[in-house]
Amino acid sequence: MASSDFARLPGFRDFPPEEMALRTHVFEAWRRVARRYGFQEYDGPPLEALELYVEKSGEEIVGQLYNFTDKGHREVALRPEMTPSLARILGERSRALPKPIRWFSTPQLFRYERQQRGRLREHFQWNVDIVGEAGVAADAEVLAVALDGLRELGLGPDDVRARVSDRRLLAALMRSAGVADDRLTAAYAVVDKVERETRERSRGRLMAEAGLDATGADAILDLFDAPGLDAVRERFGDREEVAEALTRFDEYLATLEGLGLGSFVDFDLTIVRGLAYYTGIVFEVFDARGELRAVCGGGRYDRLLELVGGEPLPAVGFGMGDVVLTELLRDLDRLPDVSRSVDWFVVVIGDDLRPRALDVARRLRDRGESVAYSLRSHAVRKQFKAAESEGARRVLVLAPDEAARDEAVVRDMATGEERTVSLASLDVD
RNA sequence: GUGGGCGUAGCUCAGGUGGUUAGAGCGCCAGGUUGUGGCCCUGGAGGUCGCCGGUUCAAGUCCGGUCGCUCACCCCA
Repeated sequence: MASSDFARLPGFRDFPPEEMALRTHVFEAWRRVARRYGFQEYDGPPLEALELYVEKSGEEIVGQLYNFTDKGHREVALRPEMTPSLARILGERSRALPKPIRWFSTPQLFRYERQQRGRLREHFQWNVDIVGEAGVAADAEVLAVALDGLRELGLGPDDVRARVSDRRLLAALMRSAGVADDRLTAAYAVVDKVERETRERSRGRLMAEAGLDATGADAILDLFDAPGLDAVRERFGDREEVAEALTRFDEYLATLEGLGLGSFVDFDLTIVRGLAYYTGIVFEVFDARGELRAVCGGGRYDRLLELVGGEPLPAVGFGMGDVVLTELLRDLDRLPDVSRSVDWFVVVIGDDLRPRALDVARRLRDRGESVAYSLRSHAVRKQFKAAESEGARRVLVLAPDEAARDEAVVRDMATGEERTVSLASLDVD
């Protein structure tokens, strides 16, 4: 069973009807919310030139690219993320678009890496971006879309938490502690792991890799021990660069509060994000119990469009993957019932009535209702069993006596109640 | 990429110390007289025991390799 020559490729999924229904459930929630915020849907090609990702996405992604040489000797890669494609698409037409540009997409993305829970070689990701607006209101709006997307799927602040930070604030703090500009990236890498490593190890790395002295390293690490904006303000607030970042961050949080989503948000300096192109506020959304990988991540990337040769436009956005999200919904029992169902099942008693059954089915379908019936001549008992397994809500029984009077019996399959209706009324009621 | 666990019907699993045509439940298909579903009864299909090789008179059972799944690390679309 497991290893036929036609087995699924590792890390790829099939979507039989039950799985497809869940995927559709999630996609439809994403689309409803994006449109509610005035975003338009777009898409791009799943295969792109390899160089679109090299140097722009960061080591992490490039090392896991699903890439190969095509028959035209081009170096290509299945898209690992949507943002570079978005940047390229906008590079060609952003000048003609009214700003801010609010676009969303639900691409299937790929990576070549050994799979594990919550991480396959393929997934779908809700990408939402605002391009052409540098103010924090755009940052807040984008996070609000993500959180409302989760709310739309039945998740609340007790289920998911948004952890937010700002690379400019972190950079200001690092510089205040003595990190040189060309060591900032190295310092970010240490901060990114501060939760998973011992303080001693982080301290050593800050000194060795970020070039801090012992005092500077401790000053930074102390911030993670006493998390919160107040601690930052108290210790580094007198630095102009830090104060500026704090003011911006206050406004960001106030905006989220105004949108009624403040209860989802925690300030967390350890959120850095792996992608190289982030330049400002960054965030990740996790399940509140902390059992799964990040459900969603995003932030501001003001330089990317320029990097791929477009108009220099500020931008902010996020990606939310379907794999972890669906796992979380399953864990919390928030997935909908996706068993099959049909509005009507037509039961025919006697082959003479089959033509009339076809007519009844056609008329119900013209009204937009779903109708099924046995494709072969079967005993009535058998037809009812078929109606049951189709999940029919009502069965319409075409029987000789009633049909002679242009009537039929309608049985409600949940209650078992039956009533007689005139066939002519099917077109009107 | 590194390490641990696991691979027997579509699903959940049985198959002491190697020994005749490999089993169960559920599901699926057919039937139980074309005027009524859920329960029930009967019958059936479906497995080269993940794959390859080795030991043996004999391997689902033992050994090696390999592939797949899974967990952790790495890392985090």
